[in-house]
Amino acid sequence: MARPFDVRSVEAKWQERWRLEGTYDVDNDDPRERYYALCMYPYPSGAAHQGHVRNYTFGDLVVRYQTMRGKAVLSPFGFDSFGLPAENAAIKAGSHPRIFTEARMAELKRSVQRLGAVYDWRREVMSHDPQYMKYSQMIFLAFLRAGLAYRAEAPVNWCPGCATVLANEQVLADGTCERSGDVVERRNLEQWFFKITAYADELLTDLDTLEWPERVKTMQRNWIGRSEGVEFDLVVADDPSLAVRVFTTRPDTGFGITYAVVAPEHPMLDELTTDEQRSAVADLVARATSASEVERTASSDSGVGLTKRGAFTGRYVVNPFTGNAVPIYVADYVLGTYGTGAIMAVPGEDERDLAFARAYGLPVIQTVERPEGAGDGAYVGEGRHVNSGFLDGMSVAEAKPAATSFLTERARGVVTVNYRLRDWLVSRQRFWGCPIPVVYCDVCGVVPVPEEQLPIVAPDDVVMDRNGQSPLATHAAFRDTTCPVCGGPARREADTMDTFTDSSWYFLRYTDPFTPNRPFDPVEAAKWMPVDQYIGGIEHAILHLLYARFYLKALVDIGLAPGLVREPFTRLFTQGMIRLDGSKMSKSKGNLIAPEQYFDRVGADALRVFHLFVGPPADDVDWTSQTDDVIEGCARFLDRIYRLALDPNLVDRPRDDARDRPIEQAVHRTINRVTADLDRWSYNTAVAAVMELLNTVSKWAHDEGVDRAVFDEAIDVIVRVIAPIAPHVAAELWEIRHPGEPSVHAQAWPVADSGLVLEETVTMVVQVNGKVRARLEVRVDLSDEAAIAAALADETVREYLGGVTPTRIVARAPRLVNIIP
RNA sequence: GCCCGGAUGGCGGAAUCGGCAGACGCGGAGGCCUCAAAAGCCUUUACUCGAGAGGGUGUGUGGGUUCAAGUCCCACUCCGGGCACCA
Repeated sequence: MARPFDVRSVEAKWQERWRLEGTYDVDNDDPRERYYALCMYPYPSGAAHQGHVRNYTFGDLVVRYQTMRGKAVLSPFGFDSFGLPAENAAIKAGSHPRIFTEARMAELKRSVQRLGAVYDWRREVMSHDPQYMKYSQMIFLAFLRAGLAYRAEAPVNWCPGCATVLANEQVLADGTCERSGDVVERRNLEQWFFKITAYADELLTDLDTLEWPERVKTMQRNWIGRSEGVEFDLVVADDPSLAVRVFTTRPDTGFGITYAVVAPEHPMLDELTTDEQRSAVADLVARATSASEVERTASSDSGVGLTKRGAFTGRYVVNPFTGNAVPIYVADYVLGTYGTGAIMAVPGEDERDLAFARAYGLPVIQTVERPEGAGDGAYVGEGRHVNSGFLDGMSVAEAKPAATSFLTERARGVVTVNYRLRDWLVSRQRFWGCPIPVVYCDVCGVVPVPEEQLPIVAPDDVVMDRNGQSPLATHAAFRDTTCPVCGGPARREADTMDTFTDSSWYFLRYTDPFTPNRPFDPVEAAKWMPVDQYIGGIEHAILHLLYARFYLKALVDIGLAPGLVREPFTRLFTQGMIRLDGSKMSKSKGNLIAPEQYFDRVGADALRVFHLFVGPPADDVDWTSQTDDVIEGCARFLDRIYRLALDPNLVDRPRDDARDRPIEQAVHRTINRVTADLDRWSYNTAVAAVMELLNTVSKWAHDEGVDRAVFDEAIDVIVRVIAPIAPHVAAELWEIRHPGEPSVHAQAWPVADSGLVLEETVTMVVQVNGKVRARLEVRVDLSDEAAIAAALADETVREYLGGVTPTRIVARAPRLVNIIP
């Protein structure tokens, strides 16, 4: 395509100017109303792909738009620069992850600058920066002091093929290693945890205060998984001094208990097992723990439908409701880590119990009456209780409290809330992450590294691979140290922190990146927090967003952020993914549509317009063979603006209300449409509205000639409203048309003249029996009566009525009249 | 299995409160300009019957509510995503 201006040089010129002038630098004492706009900080994977472009186009639009609305907008950028891909790449190439990471950061930075996205680069942060590490480690130590960080034994993922421990993210859904394809095993190791479960309830209830996509909130609610129920004792039949404590959310079904189950990890299992059953139980436990884990979760009919395995322990407990003795089983479908690690089994009203009962020939008792056609599966719905003694006839809602009080009085029952959420395992047996700042002393035990010794930075000459333990543990000079307390020999913690810890507080550092000796100044942070608009991918719906919420609450509570809000992100927007011909993006396919070539061919502005215009921002984008045509259409749109704005062939003429007022009205109505659309994240319709206005103004200018004042106003409005959308073209046109004036990006967002927005006449639709038969131009203040009169007077309408007197007329003046014959 | 989304022309999509379905763009067709092409500009473009005027049909399927349904209600089909033994 022949363009009316040199896109590459114009874009380069403005990018250079924004960068050199620090146009979007913002100070903490800026008197304007504040706005914090943030895109999730990226893992540096190299040059930007279209997903990045989409993300930063939305973010940049928000930044520029809110700036024009008169706000001081904080727009920072940084990198989530620790992580596995760089480490793996370095292992493969025999290099250092820092080299990879920093090269890729430079590439990505270049891409976002070529996109024309603007940031306050002075505030840039990187997780692998020793300064940033220092603060990450200070936060860890603060958590440790507050009891929010603790050590416990936990199963980790061990890949026999790679001879190393894997992060959870490296284990595929089928239980194999993403690199070698080997089946991952479970090994128990001492690990560090953050006590996120202490905040389970607040994390759940505060979701209600957030303007987030309902989908994301639902995912978090499910992940936290709050269940209210009762914990009570099932007393062992032949030994009343022993009892198995169980948790249930359905105490009302207690008359239907036909057996009990303990998890393979249950501490009382040994005690509960009789000698005759010992070997059967041992077999089951062996299968349920290590290797069988994969077998269990990888089976095609996963979930509730999984094959359940169990063994009889040889002993019985007493059902407190009936006094009957029921057998105790050990089974793999009961988890040691949830509730009490033991359950009462009610196969009549629980699917999993029913599947197990059927497999092992255990009795099934129904305790809730089923509606017609409920089938012979477990019934979990509402109904009257039956076979349930004193609960008979009650609904589920009535029976629950009744059964609960019974258990409270007779079986040491306690009302309990359980969460599915587990504490956050933060240890990683990896090199390219932030070292956990503690040492182990034979005399003093676990000793935190004194803050003045931070940051603990890993040495560069570490062998990163295939030794089966944390790379840092093999580096003697790093490992061997002295105890800060007693001065005796000690060894450093060799594990690094999960990289999600880095991304859990970076948005706080952005608010105050210059402060030394502490992660941030709470007073400065409070000036910007919370983030007004957070933008990122749906893939972070749970982990990152949950961890960051936890971090802020914890930081406030332990005194690092006194007085700060407890929720970091007020509004969240999750953009759709880019799909290539219907399939998910892969790296090689992604290269085919690399943004760089679009910057070269059509320019950043055209690509930005495309991403905004192609569909609702939250929807996925299908990148197809037609996409390049659409992108060229977007370039054409910008070219048409450019040509019209500077058209030397327009014919000037004096003002003529009949011809010019409709143009002014269109201009001002468009201001309102675009503003409303930008405010509600309807970017595709905002662009469409500007296209429509351009079509209107262009036709008017070419067909009717122009009144210069009307024309100039129309063009200036178009240029200003596209400033956040296509910032280079807008800046260029503004400069040409207003030499010497401040840039379009420093101009105020246009405000519509209400007198020009109001419509004087509208098209009224006249329906006969619900079908449109006539359209009449009428005044907006037309009364219903006048509308009916006008409708009935219309020639076409009379023909359709054929002289019949209408039985009913519905009038909604001035838009519609419907006549029913 | 459970929980969320979604389904509108050849394609991406619009219709903000139950009131003109298909804005805007891509693609297609025809034309202007040109020696010719590219670029640009103009017209047209849901389907269908009809020479035309004009008529009929139409928002995944089947019902319903309403003067009026893409929009609300019930049942279902298909597609996408999330969670998956959490008692």
